[in-house]
Amino acid sequence: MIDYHPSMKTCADCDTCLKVEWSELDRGGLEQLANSLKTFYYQPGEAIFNQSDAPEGIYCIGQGKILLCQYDSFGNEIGFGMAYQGETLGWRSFFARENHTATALALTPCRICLVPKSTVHRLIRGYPALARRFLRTVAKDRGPTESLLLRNPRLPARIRLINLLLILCKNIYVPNSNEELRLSLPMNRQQLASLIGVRTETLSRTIAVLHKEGLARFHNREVTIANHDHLVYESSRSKR
Amino acid sequence: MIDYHPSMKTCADCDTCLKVEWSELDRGGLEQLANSLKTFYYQPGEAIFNQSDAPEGIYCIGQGKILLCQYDSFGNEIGFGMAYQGETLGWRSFFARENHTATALALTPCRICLVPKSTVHRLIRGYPALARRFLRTVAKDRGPTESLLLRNPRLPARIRLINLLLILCKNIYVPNSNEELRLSLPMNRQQLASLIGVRTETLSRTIAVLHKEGLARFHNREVTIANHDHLVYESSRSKR
DNA sequence: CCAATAATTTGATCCAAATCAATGCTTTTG
DNA sequence: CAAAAGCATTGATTTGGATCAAATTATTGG
Repeated sequence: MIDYHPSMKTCADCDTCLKVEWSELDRGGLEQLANSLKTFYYQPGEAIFNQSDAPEGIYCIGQGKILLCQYDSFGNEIGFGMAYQGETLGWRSFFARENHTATALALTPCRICLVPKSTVHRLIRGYPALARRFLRTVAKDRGPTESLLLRNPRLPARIRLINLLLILCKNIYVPNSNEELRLSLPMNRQQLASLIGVRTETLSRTIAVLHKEGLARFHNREVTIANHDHLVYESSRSKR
Repeated sequence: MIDYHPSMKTCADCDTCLKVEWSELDRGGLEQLANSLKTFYYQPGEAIFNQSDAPEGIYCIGQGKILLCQYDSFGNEIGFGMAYQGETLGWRSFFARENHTATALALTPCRICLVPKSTVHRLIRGYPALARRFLRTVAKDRGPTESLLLRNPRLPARIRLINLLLILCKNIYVPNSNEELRLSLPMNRQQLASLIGVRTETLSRTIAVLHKEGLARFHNREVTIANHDHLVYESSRSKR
């Protein structure tokens, strides 16, 4: 259920959004942005947008973690990426002028601002630097690269899980790689399994393997990584 | 080996390039383009650019077919996409301001124009419409979507091969879906296998299966597809 | 055109992950 | 707070694709 808070209509309250692509705007542009923004709140499991929906604009994640997924013909959820606080969302289908090819699911409670498409169009035309900045965002998208690490059928499930852990680690600050690392998984086993393209049973067994090897200890949604470098090393020496 | 032909320095000789993103330019912009263009010819197997190279600019495929691939730590080639005549190449790393994360290999004899980075930068700044057009190109990239069809570990090799054939079909004109379709594969079995993430032996056996089923007949690099709709149907009813 | 070499297919076996089935844990919720 | 429901793990078995080995078919070079 979508909860609309008119009180949160200005970007001044939302420092995150100012740090992303919109930082290319001047005072006038930011005002247009703030005046047209709509802020929504989502609970875990709610969709920000759905596969085959027409894009409504560009979303800006003020708070929360998001899973990008598709549904196959049997209704199975297939995760293929994540998005975090301080990132923009929904630009691919918006700029491609196509309907969404993915669903964006809130994994944690989220605060998300929608910049309506009319505003984005106006700003993109009025501020060439904004277009160039988005060009960089879209080009920098690490989805395709990650997919080779997470969904490559030639890599064993163990390596794919290690790669997923490493990618999730990248999104939390690591003060000292020698000390133990705690990671709070924002998703259930089904979603975790779908990200690396295995069944939940296989994920369970693979988790048990990493546990026995002392590489990572899973307890419910908490993961403790004894040594980050060990994981990196294991990932690199995958068999042909 | 790269063969430089100074005689082919104007875009007037190359109608393809005018049909892509550069069509947003006016006479002045096209002149800048033509004056800085460098045309190169490649033989099958030659690299247009290599993984970890710094981008030199944006490439424009005047003629030929290209394989985008990565090399793993064992030197195995892993194909993950293709590019065709009339498409631009190398924009991802260029706009992301990163070194190339992929290698582009000529599969057929290719004529390719390089627009040097200084020119691209100047044109992108001088022609905001060009930036917006590239934004659309980058966003429209079907790589990530295709990867879910071709490299999804949850799909059996047979379905992945069917999906690859369907994608290759999209790039040739299909006058009548009822009549027999001929497809000339521009690559060897190793490359074909790497695109769907299987070994060549498995590819051979899967080809034999499609043959027995009457879905597709392979003979060397020629494929005959009896009925395109049958392939589409088979692709859609993949098991969970 | 034929030998040499490389690419591809076929055969036999093995193994990682899927599947099917049952049990143990967490959350819900009445 | 306990029963129910959903989620997660473990066990037994099957299977699709990998692997290793050998045969066959293309391609290349003399």
